[in-house]
Amino acid sequence: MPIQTHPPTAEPQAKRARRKEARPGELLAAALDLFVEKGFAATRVEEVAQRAGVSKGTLFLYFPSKEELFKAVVRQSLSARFFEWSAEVDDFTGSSADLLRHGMLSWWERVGDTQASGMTKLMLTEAHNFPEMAAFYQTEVALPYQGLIQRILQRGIDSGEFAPINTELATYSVTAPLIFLAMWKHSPVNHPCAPAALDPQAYLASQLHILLNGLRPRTSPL
Amino acid sequence: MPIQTHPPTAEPQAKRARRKEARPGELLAAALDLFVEKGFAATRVEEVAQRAGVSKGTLFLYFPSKEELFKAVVRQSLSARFFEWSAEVDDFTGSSADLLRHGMLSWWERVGDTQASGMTKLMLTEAHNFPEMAAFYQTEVALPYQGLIQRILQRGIDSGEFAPINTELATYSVTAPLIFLAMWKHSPVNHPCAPAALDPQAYLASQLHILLNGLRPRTSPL
Amino acid sequence: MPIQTHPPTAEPQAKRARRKEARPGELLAAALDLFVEKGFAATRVEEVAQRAGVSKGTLFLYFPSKEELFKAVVRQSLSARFFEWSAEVDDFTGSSADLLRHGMLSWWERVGDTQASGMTKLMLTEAHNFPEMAAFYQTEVALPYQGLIQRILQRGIDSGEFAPINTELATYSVTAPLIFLAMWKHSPVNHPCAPAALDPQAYLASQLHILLNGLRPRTSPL
Amino acid sequence: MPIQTHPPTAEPQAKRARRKEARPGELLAAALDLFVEKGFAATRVEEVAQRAGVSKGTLFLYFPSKEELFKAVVRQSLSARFFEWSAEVDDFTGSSADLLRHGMLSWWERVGDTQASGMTKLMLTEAHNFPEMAAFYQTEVALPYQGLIQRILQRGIDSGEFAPINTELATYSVTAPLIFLAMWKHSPVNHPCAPAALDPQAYLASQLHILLNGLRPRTSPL
DNA sequence: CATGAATGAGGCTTCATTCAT
DNA sequence: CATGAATGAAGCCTCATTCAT
Repeated sequence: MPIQTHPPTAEPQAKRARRKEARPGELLAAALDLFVEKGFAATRVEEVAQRAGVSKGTLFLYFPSKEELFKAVVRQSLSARFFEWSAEVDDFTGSSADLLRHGMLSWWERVGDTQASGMTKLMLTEAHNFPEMAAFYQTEVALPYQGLIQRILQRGIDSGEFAPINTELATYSVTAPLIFLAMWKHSPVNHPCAPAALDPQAYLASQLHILLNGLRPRTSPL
Repeated sequence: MPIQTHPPTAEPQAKRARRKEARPGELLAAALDLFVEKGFAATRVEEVAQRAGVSKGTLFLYFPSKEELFKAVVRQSLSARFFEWSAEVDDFTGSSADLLRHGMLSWWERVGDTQASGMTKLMLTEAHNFPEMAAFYQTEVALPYQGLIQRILQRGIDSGEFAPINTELATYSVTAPLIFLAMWKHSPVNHPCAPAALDPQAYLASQLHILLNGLRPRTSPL
Repeated sequence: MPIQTHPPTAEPQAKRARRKEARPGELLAAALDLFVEKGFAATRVEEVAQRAGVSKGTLFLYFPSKEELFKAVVRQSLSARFFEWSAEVDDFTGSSADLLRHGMLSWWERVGDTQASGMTKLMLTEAHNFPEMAAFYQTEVALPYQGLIQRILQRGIDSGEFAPINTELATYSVTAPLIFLAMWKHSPVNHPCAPAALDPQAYLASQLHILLNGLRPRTSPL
Repeated sequence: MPIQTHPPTAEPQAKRARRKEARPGELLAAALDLFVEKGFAATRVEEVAQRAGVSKGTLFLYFPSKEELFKAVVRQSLSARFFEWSAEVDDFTGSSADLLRHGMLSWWERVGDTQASGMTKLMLTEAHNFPEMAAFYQTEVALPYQGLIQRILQRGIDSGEFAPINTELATYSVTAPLIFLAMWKHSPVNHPCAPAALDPQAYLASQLHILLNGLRPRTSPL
């Protein structure tokens, strides 16, 4: 039995229903674009609604306030990815160095090179004006990711691949280049008019090189 | 007999006059703090005035608009340093590698590790919402500094210390770590509550190492 | 059976929509009254809104700024009449003297003896403080009307009714009494408390008499 | 004995003294110019002070408020002339028609063709925003002048030169052209860029002609 | 559910007036 | 007396949020 058995006659009703279900997603997509482009404060809710093809009032049916809309965008674009990653880490069978490399490179592909990384940048630049938002980000995004990275590092330490460093501190060495790339990608320095600046992949590779070098256990007594 | 163990005898008469001279500086300091803390849009001029200990109206006696106040802060905290640096570059007698190292490390001391670097961060995050401000920053800050770095690189190329690379592109390799530190220092990630994160000096040193390595002329065919 | 003895059945549903259509007109009416009464600078937008029965913010939904509101008032109260007049001039079949008389007298009825003439007065008294507004008035009101008067005068010259005078200069002889009446009507001199002053119709008639006398072609050499 | 016997040696002291005496006059002159040029509301007291060569604070030593400054300007530029005129009327020996002609023409010379007429215009355009100012003008300027004109008219009626009209009403026929000229002179219509518009002397002459014609006693029964 | 008209708190800026020097 | 730095009330305008339809 084919999917969509109903002829187009019933469609108007179905279409509306589908639209209704799609609304939050369309609003989130529009909001993501605009927040990244203009920042939280400079983005007007009416613009978001317009870009999503609905009226201002409708937006407030789905999100009780601009701030909640922002949180929802963070949740969708950053938190949601977390589970995917977590599973991949658990299932990974190669070396921990490869796992770390894979993690960082795929972060670039799935988040960094995406609108989503704009939200990372935004949290670093506007969050302190909205304390509740900052706390939310810490709980929903920063800490889970940090935990994930710690798990990777611990895996390497346990297997003897990495030196027995303080994993909490070391997470910053992992996230620093990622955060920097997020900032870089979404800063005016990186605009088309500027001369081709930084190759993110190459940058990541070099940072990885340094990082893995630093994580290597020192076999010599010194 | 020490000079000025007591305030000058003319003080009662000059109090107001001295205030007037001090005002712009006090306002600029207050504005710098608040802009860095909350961003341009989220900072209210009345707050700046209050923190400087004057009323809203007084601020406008010294700066014709919020935007001009911002520009003045940029000028004081970033442009002003430029001439100092430029002279140092001219007078430097050591190797170009040392000059580059000195430049980057002293940037950290004089700007990076200071409120001033908050303005660098701000320009990268809010500038596009205020086109005139972006243009101003480009002219008054970005381009002069880029030129200075190019001069250093060219100096190394001319002396055979550095490979004959494209100096315009290479400036980005120099500024990237600096910009990253500016961002890092002024992001919530780096708050007191967060576990001690990144040692800027060490980070800079490692970036410098990579950078200088990359700049070294390849003498062997391979 | 009379049309529309009762409001349309759709009324309950259309109430808001009808408001929306009515708003610009209500705001324009309120603005006209207040601008005429107090001048442009002394009229506060909130007052206009209040008199129109809406809040401050609502006014800005319909007019993007106080200045645009003013222009819209000028357009409605002065420019709009122009086309009416222009058509009447084209269709007039009587003598040019009658046409001129008709034009001036009907100006009094339709503009001069109306709030609209207050805008004429305002332009003569406040325009120079608002250069853009002055230019707008010149383009949208003064020049079209001047052109219309020139057409009337030329018509009379072509038919031999009027002497072949410089029509551009002569327009001032036509507009001067009208402007005077506009000023008169809207000056405190003319307030109810002042003893009944000037009969505008009589004034216009006497000015017309002089004017037509001056326009008559001199047939005798002397 | 010559006036100003004191040699220049005493001047520094005298100069300051003289300056002090001259201050109000200089401020009034500056205020007159600016009020006429820009209107009451649009004139800033600081500008007035600057043009008079003193500081803002000094102005308030001589005039307790902007409004009082305005009144003082009205008093000096309009009321002051009244006594001169009054005496001339009393001393005049010619015909009443000549007296009226003389009065109107010399008004043009001494007031109309002067900055002072700008104040007349101003009262007609801004007074109602400042009720106290309007009342002041009525008492100090309008009524005295009206009385003077009535005396002239009565003189003509008494001598049989003029018909026994209602002198109160007739004053308006006298003042109307004068007020119109005051408005005309200080309106943008009359700016250099506009084509040479109205010859005030000729306008006055023609209005006088009409006026005197209207005042002539009708000798024929009808 | 969806709409979009309406609201009003809040931000920037001006300027008459005060007052310490 | 004179100064001019400082004040703060008041005006224009924006925009998140509400609510009648």
